Amino acid sequence: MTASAARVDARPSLRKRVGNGAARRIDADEIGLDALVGHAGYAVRRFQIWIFQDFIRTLGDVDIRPTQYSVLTVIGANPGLSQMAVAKRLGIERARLVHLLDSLEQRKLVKRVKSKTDRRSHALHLTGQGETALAKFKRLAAEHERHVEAKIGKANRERLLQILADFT
Amino acid sequence: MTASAARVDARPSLRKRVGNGAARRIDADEIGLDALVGHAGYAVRRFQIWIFQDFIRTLGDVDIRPTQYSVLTVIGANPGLSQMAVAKRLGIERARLVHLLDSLEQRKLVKRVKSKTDRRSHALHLTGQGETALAKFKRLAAEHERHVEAKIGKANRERLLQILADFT
DNA sequence: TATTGTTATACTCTATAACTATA
DNA sequence: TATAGTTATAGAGTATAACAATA
Repeated sequence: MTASAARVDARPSLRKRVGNGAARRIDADEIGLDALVGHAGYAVRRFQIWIFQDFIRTLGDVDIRPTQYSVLTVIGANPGLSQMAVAKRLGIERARLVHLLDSLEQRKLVKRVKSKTDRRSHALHLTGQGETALAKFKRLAAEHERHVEAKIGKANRERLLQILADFT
Repeated sequence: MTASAARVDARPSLRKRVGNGAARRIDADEIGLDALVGHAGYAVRRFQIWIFQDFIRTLGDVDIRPTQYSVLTVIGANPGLSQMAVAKRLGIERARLVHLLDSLEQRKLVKRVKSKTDRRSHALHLTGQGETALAKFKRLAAEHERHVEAKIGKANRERLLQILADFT
């Protein structure tokens, strides 16, 4: 099934051959997606990119990206967690979490404390500065969330959260 | 991310201090996500990762990844498109599309044809082999889509596609 | 001057493997 | 032996900038 919807609006245009060599301007969304329209993954990926871009923009002044925010939030809510615990909970590779924490520790938002019960592991805590900063990040993240709501609608956003509740 | 997250029962456990130094085993999902549960972006990202992993696994035998599939599908449905047109339609950087097409052209799935109307640009077409291969890829992608349906439910998948219809 | 395809660089993220110090 | 943290590498993917050929 070819989904070649010929809509008309002011989108980026391209040259298209018509008949024997003539060219006319066509809209980018005249290009049919064909089978892609039936794939949830395609729409989900495009949506995820939009969300992350808005998040990064909204928290641009404080220079916090989605993954950093998720790490800070989980440590803030569960002080003393090990790196393995955070990595597993958020689905981050433990090797990658090392670098994320290096950066957050340099910024004095997080501290690694030697665990007394297992000397291989670190207990992760927010610094005082980290607590204050996270409160601000959360306010900005809530602002971002309102952008999402404005984009897809309040009811749709809530339905989406319900549908995807298992993926947390 | 955890490619083998579909494991049953064997949830990763961690040590947690209780009272004055004692430790008990806790499940990773005892760790609270706090503010993250209210963020659509978090669930969408986790879901998107799950979908891509299933897609990559399901099309593993033919070695086709989601982006390659989207490029092939759009070229197949719109023969003669320029690289710029494909890049803009799918939200891929044109510099990145160059490498994607290099790979697909080496595999004899796609061919670049010099455009006669604009000698700067290439008209993209599937090869005969590419047409045959894409038909197979689409069958496998449909199988993947049934996995998605099994994961979140038929009605939820359809609702999701409706909610995200603008992000295509 | 602007655009198409290309090359190049840098940074993020994912996926591994191996090393160390502990357990 | 196994695990926690670390280091290293390779490959996707994203974001830019610059260049040659062409419009």
